Amino acid sequence: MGVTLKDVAEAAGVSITAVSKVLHGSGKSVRIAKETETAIREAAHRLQYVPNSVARSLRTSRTRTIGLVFENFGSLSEGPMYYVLMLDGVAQELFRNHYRLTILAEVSHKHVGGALSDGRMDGAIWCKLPMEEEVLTQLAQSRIPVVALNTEAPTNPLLTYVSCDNEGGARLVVEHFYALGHRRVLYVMETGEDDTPDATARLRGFRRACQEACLPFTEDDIVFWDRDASQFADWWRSGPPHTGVFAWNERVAGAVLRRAHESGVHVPGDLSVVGFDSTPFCETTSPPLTAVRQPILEMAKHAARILFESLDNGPDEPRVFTYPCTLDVRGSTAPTSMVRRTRRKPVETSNGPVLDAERGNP
Amino acid sequence: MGVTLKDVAEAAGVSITAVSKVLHGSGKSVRIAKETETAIREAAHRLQYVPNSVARSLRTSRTRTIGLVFENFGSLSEGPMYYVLMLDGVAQELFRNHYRLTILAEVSHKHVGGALSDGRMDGAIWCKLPMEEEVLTQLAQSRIPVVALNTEAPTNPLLTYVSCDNEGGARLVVEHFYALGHRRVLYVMETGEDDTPDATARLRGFRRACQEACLPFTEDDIVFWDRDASQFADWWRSGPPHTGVFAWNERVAGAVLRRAHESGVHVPGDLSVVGFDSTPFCETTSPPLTAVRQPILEMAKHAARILFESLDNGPDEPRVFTYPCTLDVRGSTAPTSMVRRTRRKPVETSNGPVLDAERGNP
DNA sequence: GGCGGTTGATAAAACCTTTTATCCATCATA
DNA sequence: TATGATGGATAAAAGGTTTTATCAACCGCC
Repeated sequence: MGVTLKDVAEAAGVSITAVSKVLHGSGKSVRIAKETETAIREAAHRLQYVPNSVARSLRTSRTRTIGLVFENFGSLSEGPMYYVLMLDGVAQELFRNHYRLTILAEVSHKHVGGALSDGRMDGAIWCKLPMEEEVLTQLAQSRIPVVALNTEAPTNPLLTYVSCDNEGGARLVVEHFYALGHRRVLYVMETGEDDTPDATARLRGFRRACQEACLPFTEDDIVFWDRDASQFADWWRSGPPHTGVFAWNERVAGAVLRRAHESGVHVPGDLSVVGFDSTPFCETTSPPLTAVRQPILEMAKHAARILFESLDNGPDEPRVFTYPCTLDVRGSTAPTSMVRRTRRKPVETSNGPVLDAERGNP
Repeated sequence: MGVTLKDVAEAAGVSITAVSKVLHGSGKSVRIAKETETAIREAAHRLQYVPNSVARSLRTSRTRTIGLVFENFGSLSEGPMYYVLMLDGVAQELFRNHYRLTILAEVSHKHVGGALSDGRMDGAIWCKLPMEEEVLTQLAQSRIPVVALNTEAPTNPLLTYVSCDNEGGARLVVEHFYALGHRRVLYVMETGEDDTPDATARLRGFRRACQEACLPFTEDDIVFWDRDASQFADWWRSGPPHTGVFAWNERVAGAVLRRAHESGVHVPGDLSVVGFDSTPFCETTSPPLTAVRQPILEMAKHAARILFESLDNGPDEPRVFTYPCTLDVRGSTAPTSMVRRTRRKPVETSNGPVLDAERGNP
């Protein structure tokens, strides 16, 4: 079917070895005269020779391909944005280094090793690797290097992890609120997501930071956002003492924003709102959403670079790289001192949040 | 390095052929006794044999891998949403059929053929293929089947295209506006995007549908949205006759929405807004955005299925599949007759859009 | 004339699998 | 006793590349 080295060799009247040497520079004891070289190049060009990379990979056992494994790929477009960002970052770094990218999904936990060891890729990056001990040990023994690209990492890793500090991110939020004068902040969790590692880390960070700042924080300061947001509405009607809301992710934060808008509550005039995951979406809300940024793109690129490293220099000890989160301050947060000045129109609902910057202040 | 057929064969005391037959069922003239089979399976399991798919591909010249080519992959997370949807749809269909997916980017137009013909994939889907004749002819002669997954298609194709009817989508918008009583609609274009095939098709559809409905539409009914939205602001201040706005894409539509909100103009009470590309984003605006839906996910899956077809039954004649667009009606559009009733608060800007449902009505 | 060094090139093995052709028993049938 | 199936298994080629080992020829030099 395709044109092979042999075809080019025959056309140029030389051996396969000579063609291989000229076209790909391989074999150090092989020397070729200038004229022969041009003849070979001419023939290759004329026949439109394209090297068969499958054959090459078989010989060299290198594919210059990295596998990207998605634990529930399910639907990339409906899942959280950071999947896209992980893919994006990894892809950019890979392509920059002339590596190819292949995507794996739904890799059975029973056959983790097999899926990665069939010779099709030189290394793998596992996005959102679950932390089951059994899977991890299997992966650690894999024939190819594997890097986990997560948002949280186990304390005692068997694999190399690139992750970020959700707990620290949540602390930033508390600090931000505190600096703006807020003393009671509501934490909005999403139903069904509360036992993920990320969610627990964020809540932990929030709780601890509140303690350290001597801010009151009890279980009553947590509200769950479910399908019809009924709990949230209940809270809203109760005339709560909170002047700020921290939503565990940016979608929920956006929903809070809309909800506030519909109820005639002005953000940030009457209520400050912060979300987690600073994505392009945060720029599109009104007001734009203050949110914690996980440097996913950078993390993804780093994961790729770690892989290059182990491919070049052999395997390394498992390490954990933890990136700090930062806070992208936008328009949805404001100092409590400005509240009365920026409040432009009367609150339409009778039970809107009570502005009480002093209560709870030690 | 890895365990091979040979290792298993030795461990089981049989030939390579026997192992291959048992483990992969190949070779019809090969027969194996029950006991031998169990011995082989046992050995394979004990040694944790994983077949080398590179070697298999070399032999069979099938990789069960499809390449997805992105004309400017650049940055998936910053580009338009439909890239993600294309990837998502293709991936879903591929995985469902146990194909693998590999992503190519920045394939040089000089070496289109080479990049696809190196044996690494059985077929390719090209997202947003540019319509340069030269590239197309090269692709058409490619050794592997190629399908173009576009939003617009050339009239006389050399390749098989899956695309959708942007022009028809724009017409839907005009019909929707007309049915709601709107008689003057502003078309908002984005600077620097106006000569893409999609943009021209949408504008063409809009213009023609206006003509057919005897609605006035001149060059004055087009406004460009640039970085600081100054043209749009100018239009706004001019006290225009339009009661509706059609933004060429959903991001611009979202920006219009925010702009209106900031100016105290109520949507849809005072102004109806429609966007192009009904994405999850449209659910997050307030009000939710009425938008034209291109069935990208379906199109992507279809493209994959076409590829399966040609891989199974050999190449087919080039065809063009054009999907109709639909309109997702959400909260940003309302009948003009309801305008005065739903307008709840006074317009704050002095030069807001004049509500003039009758003017221009034949 | 023998030896070492250099240039130019090739043969052949290896990578691992698939698959056809072949072989050897054994058993039944004419 | 040939003949022919049939069951059970293997040898070997092919697929396209990389790479080592080898070879032939030539030159210069002691």
